[in-house]
Amino acid sequence: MAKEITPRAQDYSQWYLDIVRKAGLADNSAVRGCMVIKPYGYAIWEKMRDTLDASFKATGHVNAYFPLFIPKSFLSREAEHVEGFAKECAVVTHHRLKANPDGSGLIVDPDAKLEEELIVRPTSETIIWSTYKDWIQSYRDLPLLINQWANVVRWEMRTRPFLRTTEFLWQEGHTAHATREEAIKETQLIHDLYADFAESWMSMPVVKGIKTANERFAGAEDTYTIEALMQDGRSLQAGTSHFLGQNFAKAFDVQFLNESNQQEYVWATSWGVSTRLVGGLIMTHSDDEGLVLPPKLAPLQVVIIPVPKPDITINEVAEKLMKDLRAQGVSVQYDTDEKNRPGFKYAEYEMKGVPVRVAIGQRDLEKGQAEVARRDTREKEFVPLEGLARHITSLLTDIQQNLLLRALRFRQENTHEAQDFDTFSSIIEQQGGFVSAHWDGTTETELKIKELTKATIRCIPLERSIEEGACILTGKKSAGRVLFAKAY
RNA sequence: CGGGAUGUAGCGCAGUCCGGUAGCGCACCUGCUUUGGGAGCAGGGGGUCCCAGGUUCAAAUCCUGGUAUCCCGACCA
Repeated sequence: MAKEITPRAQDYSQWYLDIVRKAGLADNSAVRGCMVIKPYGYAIWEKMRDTLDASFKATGHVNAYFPLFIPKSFLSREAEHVEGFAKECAVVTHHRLKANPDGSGLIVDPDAKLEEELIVRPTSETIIWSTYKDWIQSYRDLPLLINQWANVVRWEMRTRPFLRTTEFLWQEGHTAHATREEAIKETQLIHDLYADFAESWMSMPVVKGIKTANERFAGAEDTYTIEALMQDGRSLQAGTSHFLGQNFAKAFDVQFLNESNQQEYVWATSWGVSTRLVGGLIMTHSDDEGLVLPPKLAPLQVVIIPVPKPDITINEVAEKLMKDLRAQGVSVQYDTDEKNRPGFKYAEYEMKGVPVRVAIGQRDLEKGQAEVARRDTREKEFVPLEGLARHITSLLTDIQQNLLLRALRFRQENTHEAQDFDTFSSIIEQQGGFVSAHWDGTTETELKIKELTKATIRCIPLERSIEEGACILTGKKSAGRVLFAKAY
């Protein structure tokens, strides 16, 4: 059962919050639903950001930056889009404060009311497309492949650090293309890129699929998603890539002259991943000792701890090990702080998820060895000093793989097929996890199932076998199974 | 926005029912002793008890009104 993964899982929510706090990732801010990302938490995000950024650039994208404020009228240009976001927007109505006449602090100056309200961007499609209108004239201006790293604000009713915060950091790519096919190809390219990042860097296996009409991005024709299964059996939408068709081009009148001198609307995509990935990372791998980080994203990969405290000979061995590891591009730190004892440090670095810990004491040196502990399995072994750095670099690779395999195994064990509704709802309720089941393809049925079980269709997997069947709710014809789960 | 709970030291909490010197654990500072898995002892510093008003000789405690946060639900690409 998914929920028994950790002893504290009866209160999974508390377990997660504890890790976020104790590992030094984030604090709650005084401002509702926002958070303060602490340096260590930010370091993880920076590693993700740098990696993704390099991938975007390698595929021809460039970075730009667009305004934080969106005039209210922009938002209403695309009908579905406005409906999707209107309920969660922060709105700027005034541009000035003044002293309260009664002497008690500041009040909003009524004379400074804005002619048109400004919306703090919940996403930037509208402001970007109003800009693209001026940038695109001819087919020679296409494709336009732009990404921006930014913060956005969505005034959700319920927040959770990293997973859903009022303000969050993300990247949003917005591209314009001359043809439908090219735009779809772009959407898929990014979808693949996200999936690869999740698996190769985060060791977080994902299911690639397409959203149903009901779950689709507001204003998109198709939303491609990567869905990851968390340890408590809930699904996390980890990244989406949208094929926007010509919806935004039409709403913002973005046309170009094609090679035969005819006006055409451009084809668009948008795609994004956010600091939510940090939350996914925590919930995929962590255990009751704290954070567990895949080596590729760990701000610190190896820590060396002198036991019980530094001395000349231990320092010498540690310095050499650091030099060897750094030569291999491994980040390593030697903790010579004498205020804390080794046991304290062990617990501390485990809480922070440092993948490998090396302990060196006189007893070890006499035997020409060091104690090497891996965070993922918490196993310890003695390794000869000769070749220690090589051992550690291969151990890091091993941990990276092991985490992915472990998460994959977990997902396999928590993915079930259901043939009928009773089985379906009992799995959803009692075990959680993914449930693969037949669905008749209608939004009505999807909503009904959600109402009855709280499970939603996470995606229509791209890789699914063609298998005719009967919808678990209505018994109507189904072309294939879709993936259900409770979601974050 | 509905239901429930909570705001007391940096963090976690007791004290509130039954009004009477502001407490505990962790963290922090000083000293000594320790040191192979979160050290021990002794001493010390730190508080608008969420805010405003009311009752009272006296309010963390009682009353009224605000406000913030958390949990459950609703909401959420």
